[in-house]
Amino acid sequence: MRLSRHFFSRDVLEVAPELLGKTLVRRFENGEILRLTINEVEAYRGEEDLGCHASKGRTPRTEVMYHRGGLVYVYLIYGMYWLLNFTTGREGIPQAVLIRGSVEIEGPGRIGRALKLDKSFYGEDSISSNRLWIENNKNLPERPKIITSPRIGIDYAGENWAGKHWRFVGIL
DNA sequence: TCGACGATTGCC
DNA sequence: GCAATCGTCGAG
Repeated sequence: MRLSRHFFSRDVLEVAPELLGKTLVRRFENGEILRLTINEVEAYRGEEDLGCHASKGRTPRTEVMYHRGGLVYVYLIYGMYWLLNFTTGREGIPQAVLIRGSVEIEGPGRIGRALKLDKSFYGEDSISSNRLWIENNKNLPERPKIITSPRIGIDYAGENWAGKHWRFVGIL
């Protein structure tokens, strides 16, 4: 069953760990379906979070994070990799969950490459999209064991924010 | 308009 | 250890 708007409309620190074990689904143009079991995510929470892109305020790139939950936020990193996020929370408060890894494919850049993401996915509504969404996974326990750690690659955000354990890894 | 830099990856 | 590669954003 596809995750609802309601699911994504909560605080990112609630939503992020609950995405562990869920199934990321990509339907390609030729009809082929790719399913990945999410096992690693990170939370990015508000303008005050110096590790969050929205700490720079509302810009063309961060705009979608200010919208309602359940939307796709993709961006190009190092000119090579499209990283995948889903917005969470309520209109006006910028939040997103970065999909860092899955059981089948590890690494945020590799996920984007496998899903053939590009800028056309920016703002896509995962609640109604026919090419990218997330489903519940009936074959896994509802409450998987979770390990937390600091988020990866945001040392520039300073100790206060880089030190927060907002990376969640599921032992599935 | 220009230049620095990045929520990464893979090869030397 | 470091290059690849380019969109974004702040400075000028």
